[in-house]
Amino acid sequence: MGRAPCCDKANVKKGPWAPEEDAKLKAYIEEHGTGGNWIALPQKIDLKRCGKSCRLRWLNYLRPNIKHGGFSEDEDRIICSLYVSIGSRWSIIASQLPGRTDNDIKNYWNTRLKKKLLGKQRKDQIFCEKKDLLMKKGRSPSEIPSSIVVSSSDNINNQDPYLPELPVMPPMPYLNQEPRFVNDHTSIRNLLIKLGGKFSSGDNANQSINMVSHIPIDNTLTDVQASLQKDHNFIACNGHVSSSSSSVLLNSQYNILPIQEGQSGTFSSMFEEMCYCTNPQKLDGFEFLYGDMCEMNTSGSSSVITCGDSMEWGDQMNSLISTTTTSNVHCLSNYQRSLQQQEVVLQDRAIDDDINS
DNA sequence: AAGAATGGCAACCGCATAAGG
DNA sequence: ACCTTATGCGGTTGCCATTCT
Repeated sequence: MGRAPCCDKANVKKGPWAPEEDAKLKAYIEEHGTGGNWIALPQKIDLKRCGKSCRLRWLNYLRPNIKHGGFSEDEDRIICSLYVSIGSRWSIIASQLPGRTDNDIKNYWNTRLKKKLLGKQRKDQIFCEKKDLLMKKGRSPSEIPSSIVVSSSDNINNQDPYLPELPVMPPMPYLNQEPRFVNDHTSIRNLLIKLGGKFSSGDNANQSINMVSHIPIDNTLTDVQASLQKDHNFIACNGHVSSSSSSVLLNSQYNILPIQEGQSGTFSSMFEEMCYCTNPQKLDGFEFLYGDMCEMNTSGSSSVITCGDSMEWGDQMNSLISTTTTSNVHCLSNYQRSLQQQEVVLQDRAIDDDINS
């Protein structure tokens, strides 16, 4: 029964690849292709490597047009933007960056990009501490330099390089179409199952149906577009955003920002909307985005998120909404703080002097 | 100058899912 | 239908180079 073992584990070489091994593998694949069978490949070229290892070596290093290092600001922005939207789905992110591998992007993110953002976070925290200190010294908010209290709408045109650009593309064709799944519970069930949710009867199921009824699906979307559309429609399906045909803008291939019909779709309006309609919930992997200023009063929020082991589908959906939206909120918050930070630099010395006095 | 600490990257590991037998 | 392997993916590890003390 079953297939033959993939390789003799005891007889395969591990560790760094020698130039001869690279040459063998490259020459063979360039001439014959992989043949769709990585496991058989090393034997064909007399390589003492596991097929899995060959595949990795080819994909991450030997494949033509692979770029190593030297990430541009644009690439940074794309990576951050997508990470905020879809998390650590490196293969999807890599698919939007020609010549980059998921492994490369993952390494770049973990070793540099995250730290880059952490640096920003740290600077912001120092600034907040100074501000708090001033407040504790009896200064009223109105006495604090105006640049510290910056309206988000004042800074819409200043772009943080690590956050999504404002949408400039026209809406995608599918955005105004009517949802296809309204009143089709079988389709809804199948979709829910496809999306990986546990489907249950009762209130949760009804909730799911109500939510999914807002989700237009377009088969022509690329994987990443579908993924992003899915995520952001989930945001839009939050009860606070009640428009039945909420919109998502896909800027070129990657920048994504949810907007609603009848709204200008400005960064600030979206930000405020999200601030007041979500329940901030810290998200694994996003700790670096959190700061004191990001903590929001959510007493007015109607959604109470509980994430336990026995989450039902409705809970999972709520969690997903909360998670995705919150990550955007935190990111936007960080974005705003970054803008504030730029403006505050010139006032920094004055504040220091103030504190010292 | 030498040892320790840190950073960057390639490769491996383990899991989930698809698919062969 | 079930068992087992293949594949793809994200997380983690280990090595080497560089920087710091």
